[in-house]
Amino acid sequence: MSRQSDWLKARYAENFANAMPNYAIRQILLHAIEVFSKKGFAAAKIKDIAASAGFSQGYVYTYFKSKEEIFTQIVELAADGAGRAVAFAAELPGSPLDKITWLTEAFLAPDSIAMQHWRLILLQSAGSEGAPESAKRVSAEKMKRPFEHLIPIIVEGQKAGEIIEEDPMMLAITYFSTIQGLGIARIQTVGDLPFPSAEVVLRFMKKSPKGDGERDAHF
Amino acid sequence: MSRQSDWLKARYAENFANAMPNYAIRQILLHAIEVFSKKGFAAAKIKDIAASAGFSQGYVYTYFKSKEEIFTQIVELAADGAGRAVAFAAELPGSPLDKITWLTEAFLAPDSIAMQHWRLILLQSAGSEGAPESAKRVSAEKMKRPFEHLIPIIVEGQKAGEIIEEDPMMLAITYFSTIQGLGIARIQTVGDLPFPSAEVVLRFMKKSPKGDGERDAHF
DNA sequence: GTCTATACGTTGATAGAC
DNA sequence: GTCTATCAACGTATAGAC
Repeated sequence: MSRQSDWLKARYAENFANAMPNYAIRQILLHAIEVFSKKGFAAAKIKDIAASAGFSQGYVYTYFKSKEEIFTQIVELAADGAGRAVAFAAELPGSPLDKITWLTEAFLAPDSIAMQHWRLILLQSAGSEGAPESAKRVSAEKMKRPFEHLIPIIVEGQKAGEIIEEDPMMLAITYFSTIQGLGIARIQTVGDLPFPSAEVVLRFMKKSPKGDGERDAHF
Repeated sequence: MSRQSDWLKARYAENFANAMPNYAIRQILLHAIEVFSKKGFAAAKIKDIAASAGFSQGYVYTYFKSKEEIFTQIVELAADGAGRAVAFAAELPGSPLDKITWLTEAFLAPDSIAMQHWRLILLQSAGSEGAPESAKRVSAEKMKRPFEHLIPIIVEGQKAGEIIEEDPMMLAITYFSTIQGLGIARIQTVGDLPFPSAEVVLRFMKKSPKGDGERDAHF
């Protein structure tokens, strides 16, 4: 259903395994990502993470000094992952809009790891959770990457006449905000509410929407 | 700068004062909205709320049985507020797109109470915070209102040829997701990053973007 | 390598003083 | 009407057993 999502997952797992040679550490971090991204820093208990990873509560502290340390590491991993996804999109063949479309589909996939990452990064860089300072710093720093990679694509797209000629930074902010909003809606969505395609999501920055099936636009 | 925002604030304050005759209760709830919407349920401490409202920690329990009760009440207030904002927009004069534009500007105002509400409602309906069940129920129930009011506007807009002919529910979900994403970005934004205008935000559902200054669309 | 037991701090909630 | 003192529950982090 989503080759983008699969690619990201494979890439992510690969990078993850390389960076984290120890099995227990991998397990813990992996499940911590899930728990933290769902509950936020304060609500997530070490016991939850440990249980989810299949360990006892105390065992976690064999490898990690504190809850804060786990969270900060995860945020860093997440920020790197999100940055890499955008960087990869930038180097794909095709038009600028094709690249952004790929990226969008990767983000919007139902089980998207990229999305989980994004949620994590933003959950605390916000301070909108009682997140630790260290995590905020790491995130604020690494958050620049996705923008640095996306903005050139946008500029390219503007030159090619595919994207409207507004401030690229503003467009990038709008893009990531939308992605994030949809990601959050995804979690909330219990059932099977209709979700927008990448095509609809990207209309806000697309220059001339002719050819997408509009009828009697000026009857 | 934003008459929409002012209107909402006035309306909200009015309704709030009517519903909450007691000064201390008003103070506590008012500050609880701020603290909860910034930190989330688990990270927000009763002490924070009390201090912010100018009371001692214990005093809060003169009026409220529990932290959960405060949160649930706030979520209810927030959901009502958001619902009313959309309902009001629905009854404005002007084209459907005018109405949605008004609503969008109200949401996106820098100090928007509507936005604060929205964040609150969604923060927990998600379960994406360790929010209490009671709050989730209330929110899931009241969340329907904004959609019920927005969807007819969208349908109207489609009939008028202003809005693309996609599933109105999907468009509504996309709309609110975008609004929410931008609202979150707002908090994070320390400085003065460029933010999209309502016009840009609504392009994704607007039918024919001719007349918004596009040059050489088909050279 | 993994678990159990426990110490210590924090916080939600109560009771009683002023 | 508001605060201080305090209890009980919980969660983080540690120490030591298997």
